[in-house]
Amino acid sequence: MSDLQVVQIAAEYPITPKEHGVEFLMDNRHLWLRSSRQWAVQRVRSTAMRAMREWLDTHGCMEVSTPILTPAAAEGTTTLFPVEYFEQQAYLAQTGQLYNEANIFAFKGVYCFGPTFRAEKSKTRRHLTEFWMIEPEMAYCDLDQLLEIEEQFVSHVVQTCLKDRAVELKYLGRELNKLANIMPPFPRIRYDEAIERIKQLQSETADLEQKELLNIEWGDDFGSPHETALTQQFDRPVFVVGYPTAVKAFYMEPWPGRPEVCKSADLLAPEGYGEIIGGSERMSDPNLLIQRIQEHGLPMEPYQWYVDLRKYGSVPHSGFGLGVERTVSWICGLEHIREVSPFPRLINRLYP
RNA sequence: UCCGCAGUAGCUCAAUCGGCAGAGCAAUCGGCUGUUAACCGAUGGGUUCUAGGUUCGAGUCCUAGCUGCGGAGCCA
Repeated sequence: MSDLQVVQIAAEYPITPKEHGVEFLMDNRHLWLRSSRQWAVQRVRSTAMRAMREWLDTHGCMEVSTPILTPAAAEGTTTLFPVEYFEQQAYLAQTGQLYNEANIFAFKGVYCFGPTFRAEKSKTRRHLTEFWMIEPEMAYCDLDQLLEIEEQFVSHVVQTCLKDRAVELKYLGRELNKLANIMPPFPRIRYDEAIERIKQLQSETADLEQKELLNIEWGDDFGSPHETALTQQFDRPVFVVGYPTAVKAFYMEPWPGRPEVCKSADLLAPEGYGEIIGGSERMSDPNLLIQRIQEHGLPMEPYQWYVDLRKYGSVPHSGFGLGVERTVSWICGLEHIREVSPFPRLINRLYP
């Protein structure tokens, strides 16, 4: 050091080297962000986001922005934030997927990357009401090809963080060897098989509470305890393929010869971090699409343009959405997703 | 919405069976000091989340509510 100049005499700093409670730290998020842990997490987040764009930009996808103010929901209307839009009702977007399905017919491979909003009253370590999602969508891509893209994409993101942010990850106490494992291929198990595995685990456990939590029948969607139990069997993310049509969104292609199952795949992160990707091959038949929209009790008018996509020249296509905060939370080995967002929005948290 | 836990000084917490509400850190003042979460002494600091109730007496027990935390459901 050769020179010292006082820029400002700071007031008493609220955050001391002592332990603090969650509520206090969150109230002081604007200052908490300066501390080493938070600094490290944001650096990893930034690198992860860069790596996501990097991989897609060099693998046939271009970034296209999709709207945040939208007239209708993609997946039901219960979890949307309504906003006044002059004389109309609008909603904050919870996905850009439907718009990306329009984009691929102009650009072949696209992705959107931005905040999404879900008014779910979830109070868990895996949920935010505002989170960032990257959603690639590819023409001439079936489910098998989609899974290959996903495993390469996720591996690239993890390996880039490991290479460029080793100092930060070490500071966070992350076990780097667990991240080094994250390379393709990822195991693929069918939904039917996953149910069998969970039932097996349920019969093996002596813990009565756990036994109760693992209760499941074919046709049920997985809860968090199921995902955690299932992923503990693997050292890398695992694909669960072919969910029941009834528990998934309306736009997924039926499984050939098995209409009760759809060509969907979720990617579950290891170590209990849960679902980081939801993806599927999209439905191609316009008549079946109309039928599904009606079955889901959705109004027809807002989806007219979406049905049009199948009428005026369509090809097999697939896409997925990856939750940035969940992924970074897993990479950093954090206990709670709220530290991944610089200014997290939670069910009871809108400040600062 | 449901289940569980918690709410005491600016922060983190203690208070035995229901019996005078305390400590550390921070602050203020003084001292000491090549420190790096410094040290020594002194001082100030409280609607014990709110509203009721039980009791001679409630931080402590009961009822309702509020807020937060953890989890479930829902989802990325």
